[in-house]
Amino acid sequence: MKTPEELVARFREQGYKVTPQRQLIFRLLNGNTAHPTAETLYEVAAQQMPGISLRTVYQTLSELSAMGEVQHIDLGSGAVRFDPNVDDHHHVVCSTCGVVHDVYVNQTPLQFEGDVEGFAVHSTRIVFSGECAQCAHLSA
Amino acid sequence: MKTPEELVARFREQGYKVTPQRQLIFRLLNGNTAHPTAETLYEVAAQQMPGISLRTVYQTLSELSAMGEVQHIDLGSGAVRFDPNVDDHHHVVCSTCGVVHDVYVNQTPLQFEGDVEGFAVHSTRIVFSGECAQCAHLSA
DNA sequence: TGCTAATCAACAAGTCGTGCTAACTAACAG
DNA sequence: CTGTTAGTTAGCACGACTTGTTGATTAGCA
Repeated sequence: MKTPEELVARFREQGYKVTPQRQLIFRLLNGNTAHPTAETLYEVAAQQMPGISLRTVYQTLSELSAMGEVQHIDLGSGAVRFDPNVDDHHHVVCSTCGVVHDVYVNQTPLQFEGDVEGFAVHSTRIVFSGECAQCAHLSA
Repeated sequence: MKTPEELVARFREQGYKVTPQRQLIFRLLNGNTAHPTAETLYEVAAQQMPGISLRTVYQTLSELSAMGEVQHIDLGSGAVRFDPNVDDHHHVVCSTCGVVHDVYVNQTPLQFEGDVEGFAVHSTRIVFSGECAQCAHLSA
């Protein structure tokens, strides 16, 4: 993801106003590897800016997503998560605690076979599920 | 997926009753490559058995899923889809028409790198998105 | 035959996300 | 500095998807 300063510039370019709410969200996302949902991001934001609305968080995340500045990841576990890492990467998910980490897979593009002719692949999403080291340790 | 007859046997083993509704769903799923949602399966079922309830379809699908007889696939496109193919396979999805096909990837297990130590991978899900041949043809 | 699970209808609730309105605030251009 | 206009907020609602509940009826299976 771009730095908060770069995002400010991009927003201005697009004719969007640079509000304190948006700047706060830029800062909270910058370097964030927690893959937060809109809700969890809202909770953190509200601590620093009481009165900010969940609606605004949703909206700013949608804008960032539409601009390609954050990735929109849906792990089928309820809420959509946001990832400021927009590299071509994938995810590992602990099925016990739900933690998500970014990983890189170098074999892509992958070859597949099946009853699919002439399909043009635009993107590939890989999700590894299992148990993280912490959870394995706790259950042992 | 097992044949309807095998599923009948498995249900009886588990102490579940073999009702006409369940048998209908077994038949509708057998060899089904359409990756239906509960809703679409319900619509087809209702044609053959007016009066069957959506609730029952949901419940039977949950039972089959819990028994490992169908796969539960969430492509983040609204409703969950069900796949009677429980092989170790993956999916291609047309972003235009939404059609889903099963594919096999032979490079699994995949290697990944990232800031993840000691993670035990139990399963890998790969989703290829793009445009199917029909949609490519129509838009050309 | 009888116990009990299954089904059904009808209604509700929960989660996630968005739409709408109306009023207030504030960013940015001039 | 001022005015325009976008943004924010609260509050309410809805929509999609899925599950819970209740109470009555049906029917599978021992």
